[in-house]
Amino acid sequence: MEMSDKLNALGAGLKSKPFPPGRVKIADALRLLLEQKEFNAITTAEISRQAGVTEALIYKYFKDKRDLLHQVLSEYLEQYCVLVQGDLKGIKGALNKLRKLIWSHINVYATSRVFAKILLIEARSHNDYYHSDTYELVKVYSDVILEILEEGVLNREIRDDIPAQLIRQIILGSIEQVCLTGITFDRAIDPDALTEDICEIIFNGIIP
Amino acid sequence: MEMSDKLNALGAGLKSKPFPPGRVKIADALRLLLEQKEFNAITTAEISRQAGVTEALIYKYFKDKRDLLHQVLSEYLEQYCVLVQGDLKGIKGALNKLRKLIWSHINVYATSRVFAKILLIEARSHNDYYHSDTYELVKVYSDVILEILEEGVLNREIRDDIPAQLIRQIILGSIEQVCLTGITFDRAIDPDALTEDICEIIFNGIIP
DNA sequence: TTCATAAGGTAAATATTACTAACCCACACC
DNA sequence: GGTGTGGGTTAGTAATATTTACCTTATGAA
Repeated sequence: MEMSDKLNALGAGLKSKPFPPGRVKIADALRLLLEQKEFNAITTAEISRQAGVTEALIYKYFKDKRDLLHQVLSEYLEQYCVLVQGDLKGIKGALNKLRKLIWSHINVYATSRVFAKILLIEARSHNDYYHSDTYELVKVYSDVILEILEEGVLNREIRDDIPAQLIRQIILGSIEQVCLTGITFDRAIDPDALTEDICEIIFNGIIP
Repeated sequence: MEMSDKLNALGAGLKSKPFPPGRVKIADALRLLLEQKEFNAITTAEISRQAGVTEALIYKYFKDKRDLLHQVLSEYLEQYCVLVQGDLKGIKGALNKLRKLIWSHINVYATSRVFAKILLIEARSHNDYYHSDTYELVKVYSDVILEILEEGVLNREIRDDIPAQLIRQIILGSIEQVCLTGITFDRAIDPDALTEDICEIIFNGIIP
């Protein structure tokens, strides 16, 4: 399957170089601070204080304050990609894969809210995100969904008269909207219930 | 219909006070600048220069730089609410209303991209948006959708075993995701085609 | 042994930027 | 005829992201 290959390729680059302690401390500090406030309200001074290093060190390891954000997001994404790779293993049928993927997606947002906040709120508000390497990771994940959908069309599990890209957007849009409210209002997110309902609606809409 | 009432109430507050020229110039300036770059990259100096007033005047009329953003958003929202009010007039049936509303929603994003940018990207990235008066407007609009859905449940047009709030989120999520990519990549947005496909999928999912 | 070079980290300065305090002017209205 | 008051400006100020130059240790090649 091409899909697993792609995610595998991602996972491969994971264990390359051990980051220097300062870099780790800075990334940790940002993650911690993001639990309390939004990115723009976090100052470099605060980050360095929390990390126990000097402000200038941030700029040794990161081009920007935003580059720091992107790299932290990147780490989350890589973890999530290997996770999905495992989750999808051994599942037969496009709709079954889709259901599992939707569950995993909602579940990771429910579990790791900082990840969700960065991806859903902070990243998109600056154009350079869409030119970053990090965004390429998202595209790979996004392609995986597309491939599942195309597999479904071939298997006659999914109708072929609506562009797969649009179906993907509707799926992603639904997931993200549902989670976004949970995230911003600090409400619980129930992956099982949400997956159930989302699939119930969308699957009825996309079966032939 | 309660729905029209609510939107009417909004429209009523529209023609209250004529804004002083400086205030208008500042709001215009921000709208113009938002076509070119994102909010955080726009400086108060830039806004005042573009408006032909001094920087301090911004703070006579607006609490914050973000308050300026919220008020500009507010103006867009009010306009959109009266527009929807007209669009929905005389349409019978929940699904028909829903289709029209989806079209109007997509269409306004397609037409006025600055509005879309603010609402979809800039506003959500700061928590105080959710405590602002502007957000109350969004909630009113959001309630209108809910009422249409509930009407549909009563008419047996829409299934009753999935929470209306969730259906609303899926509808809004789909619309926003679809438009968001169009906005961020400056691609064309085709309201007719998108409405057609979105309704085709979601309606199949929500009919009994 | 020695010397270069690089990696990890710091101290101190700087240019921008959002925001404020104090002031000016004109016109309406008792 | 003063007296606000609405619309506007001048001239700051404190924070903040980012830069420049520097220090220290350790590795490794000659």
